[in-house]
Amino acid sequence: MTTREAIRDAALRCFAARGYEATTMADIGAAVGIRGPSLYKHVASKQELLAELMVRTMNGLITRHREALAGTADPVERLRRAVDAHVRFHARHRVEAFVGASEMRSLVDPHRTTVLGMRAEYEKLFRGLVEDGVAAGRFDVGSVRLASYAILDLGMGLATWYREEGELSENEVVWQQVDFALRLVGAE
Amino acid sequence: MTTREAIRDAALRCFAARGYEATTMADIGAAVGIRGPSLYKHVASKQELLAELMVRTMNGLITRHREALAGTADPVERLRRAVDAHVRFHARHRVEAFVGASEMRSLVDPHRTTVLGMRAEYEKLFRGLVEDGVAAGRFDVGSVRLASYAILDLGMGLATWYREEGELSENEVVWQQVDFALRLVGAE
DNA sequence: TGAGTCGGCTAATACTCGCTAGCCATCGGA
DNA sequence: TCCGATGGCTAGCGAGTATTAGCCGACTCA
Repeated sequence: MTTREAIRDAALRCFAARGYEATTMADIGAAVGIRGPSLYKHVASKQELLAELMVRTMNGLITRHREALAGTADPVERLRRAVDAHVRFHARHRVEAFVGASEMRSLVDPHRTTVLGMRAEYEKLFRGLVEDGVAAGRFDVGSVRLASYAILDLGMGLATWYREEGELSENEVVWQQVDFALRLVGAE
Repeated sequence: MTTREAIRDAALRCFAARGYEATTMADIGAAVGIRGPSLYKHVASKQELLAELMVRTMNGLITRHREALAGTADPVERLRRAVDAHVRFHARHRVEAFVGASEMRSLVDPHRTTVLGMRAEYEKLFRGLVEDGVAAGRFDVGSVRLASYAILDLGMGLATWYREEGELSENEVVWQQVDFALRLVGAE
């Protein structure tokens, strides 16, 4: 692991634990064993660290989504796979997801606009999946928008309460949430 | 409205918009038309403001929950009413809910322990409702814990995306989410 | 009228933080 | 062996922060 990667990881943990504003460059430095000012040999600024973390997280999420859907046409199966990827990503990257959700406020332009755009795009992808299912007569929902928000919220909630060491395995949580999502849209 | 109430409201709006750490006492003062130091004639500290906001929010949530359940024995109807109260509270107090969810990190003891306890209590109430429904054979869920987290997350998500001026009325959103929750636990 | 309280103000205290400057040890390659 | 790059370090700048001290006008009430 390069020093730069170690710094990114340390920043992620600090931002998650204390928040972006409350985290000092000295904190991040201490987490990788160097002094605060030495960080500037590797990164341009604290803000750049946050931006990189958030863009990476959204990229990862969207990439997993695309991979999960590749080559599947059935609306129910597509939603199943999308929710699986969504929930699994939030289970495996809960710290990233937590920072992504809670530190939007601290992200300033131009990266702010970029990340907001990526989030909007991701939401639209889910809305499309629900719409397709409704159009095919496989789902039954009152509001497509509310249903897709609900599904997204299900997964994002993991960032708060999921723990790897918990009593439920990753697969148990993922499959259970996939089931919730399919029930929610009244699949079949 | 007393000055103290105006200050609490202003602090709430500032914390929601900029976050606790990024909000200065001067910001809060400006929002009520006085200077930062003058706030200390009405409140003890910035931390006390945050604590009061968070405790009030949790108190409100738990109170609405109790009121909603009073005098109802049927498990399905109890969950329906609890989710209605939960979602309605998050719709009507989305700013409070947003701060409550995102500023836990900035809350320090002793208030931190108090609020965490209240949250745990609230979660337990929902877990109990789901358990009762399962015990009565009215619900069908793989994991009581996951189902109650899912229901709670549904409502908390509103804090992020709900807007009073949106195309959907409060009742439409609430009823839709109640329906989602009941589907989720496989009611009937 | 005069004492006391209320609630504003400015000035100042005692930090803290992001970031820059500039120094120096180490080390790979010519 | 020397040279330049790399990546640490300390010192310090400039800006900003919560909070306190202490002043003063306005209002209440005896």
